[in-house]
Amino acid sequence: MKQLKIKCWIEADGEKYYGPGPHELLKQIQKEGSLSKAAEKMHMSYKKAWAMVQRLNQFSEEALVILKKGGQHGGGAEVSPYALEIMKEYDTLQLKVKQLIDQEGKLLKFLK
Amino acid sequence: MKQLKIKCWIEADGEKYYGPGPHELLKQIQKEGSLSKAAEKMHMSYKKAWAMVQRLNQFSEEALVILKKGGQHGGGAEVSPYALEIMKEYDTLQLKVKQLIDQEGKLLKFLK
DNA sequence: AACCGATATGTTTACAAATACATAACGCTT
DNA sequence: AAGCGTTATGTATTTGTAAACATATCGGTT
Repeated sequence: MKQLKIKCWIEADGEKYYGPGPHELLKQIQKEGSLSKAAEKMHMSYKKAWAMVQRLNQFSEEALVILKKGGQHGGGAEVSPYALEIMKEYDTLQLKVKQLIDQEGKLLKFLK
Repeated sequence: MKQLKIKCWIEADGEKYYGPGPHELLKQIQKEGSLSKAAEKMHMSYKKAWAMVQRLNQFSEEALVILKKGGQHGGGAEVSPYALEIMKEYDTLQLKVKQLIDQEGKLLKFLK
């Protein structure tokens, strides 16, 4: 079974910072309200998830993730309204990419 | 400076075997007529290039690279006519992919 | 038969990335 | 002030990948 695959991401200063991984992380943060729980759900170490959030915030015009420590529930994480816009843009981009591979995949003889 | 990037490849049985790397390797083999020279040009170890060729041949209907050892010039490598077809298909696919990112990149607000 | 330049293959070493472990810091609640 | 759950950060360990090194193999030429 052969398959055509495509992946797209955003680079800032030659360094990739927004792609499938960070996109999924943002969705988990939105769902869990916690960076540590989001990392666990993705089977990713907390350190890696934390570093990912730093890059996301650093290279964006506005912060994508707001982290809070201490407080009632010990702290937490949430995605900013700006992040929601970006996530939506990335989703629609992925949709168009998927349409392309579905269309072009049929034309490739070496997929057989 | 932010940039939208995209990459496409072919997987066989969930394992990626044809992508930018192998594609470039085939072009170098075609130019050099030698696997070791092609690997050197790509700053890649001979072992890695050799393993890449094995995967390419294994997952393809017909062999993509013909390796010959011994003989007048010690041996050599060449791409098959079938490989030329695949390389051409991949080139046109990349072109269409590039057109997509050029088109969609303008619509993304978070590229600014 | 000896030589040559390329492929073929195994072993070792080096490096990078991810994880695991440990601990501190924070702020609300009680 | 003590406890809690989370973020924040440093260090050590593991893991996986790539390169480096060594050697064997092949087949034509001389």
